[in-house]
Amino acid sequence: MSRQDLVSIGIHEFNLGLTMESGQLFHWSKVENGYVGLIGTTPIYIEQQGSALLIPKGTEALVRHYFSLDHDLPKIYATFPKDPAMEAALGFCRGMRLVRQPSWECLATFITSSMKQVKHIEQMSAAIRSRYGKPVHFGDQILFSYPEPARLARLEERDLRDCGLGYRAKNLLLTSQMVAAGEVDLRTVAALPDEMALKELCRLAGVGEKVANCVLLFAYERMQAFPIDVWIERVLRGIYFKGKRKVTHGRMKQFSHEYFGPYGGYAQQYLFHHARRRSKP
DNA sequence: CTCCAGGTTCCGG
DNA sequence: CCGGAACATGGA
Repeated sequence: MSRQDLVSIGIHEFNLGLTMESGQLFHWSKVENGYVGLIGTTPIYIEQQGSALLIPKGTEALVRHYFSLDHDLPKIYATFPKDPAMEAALGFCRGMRLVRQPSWECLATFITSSMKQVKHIEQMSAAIRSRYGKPVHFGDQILFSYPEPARLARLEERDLRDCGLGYRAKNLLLTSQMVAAGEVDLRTVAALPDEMALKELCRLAGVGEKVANCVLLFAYERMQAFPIDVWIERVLRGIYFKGKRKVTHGRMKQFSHEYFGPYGGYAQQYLFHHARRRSKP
């Protein structure tokens, strides 16, 4: 890949760095002035230059779709509640977009995410890809696609534990087998309404409400999905339920759904990233 | 060494 | 519906 093979496309209201570091994606590597990684099986170098993006020729449509450059952010921001915490998160995260990830790699990666720091999730993803994914040559380096369900389905639990998954190994193995066997069809999920899609995903091993919501949000364009993890729970308890005792999970769920509106997923992602970035500079 | 991380599952009130 | 405990691993 040489500079001549790159083209520049115009963008509006997009911050690549924020989006890459936001905890949605776990396989991109930072290089020079940009990032290298795969969109599905297509190798990509991407670099932001102000209001333009430098990307490989021929990947324009793919990149626009993956990074949801069609999302109308001003319209989305207009639906955010007007409170100090939300304003602060918006001020910090403006331009961050929810990505449209391939459903399987999003699902599989978030199964491995439970009780793990982002850094660890990246390490597990890299191990799984390099051992069981398909090599894709890109310039002088080799990238690895995320292995298909059928590939992981015929591994031993031991193999995945060797990738650092711990108890998550059994969950990923079982889920791979269920998906490979067609017991849950990830394409069919796309056609289901939110509640049914959530229930369908929760049939998979190691997939509870939080992981399912992440998949709905980061792979199925369900922008109302509101994953509640330890960070968001902290924000809700510390700001929106400040001083209240007995704040149950059910109550937080109900509040989030009502308070953050039709683009609650965007609000959630902004609150998440802001909280995480300000506790650890 | 201790603490905690983008949770899920199972079990007893 | 709710709270607790077990479950592995590695970085801070």
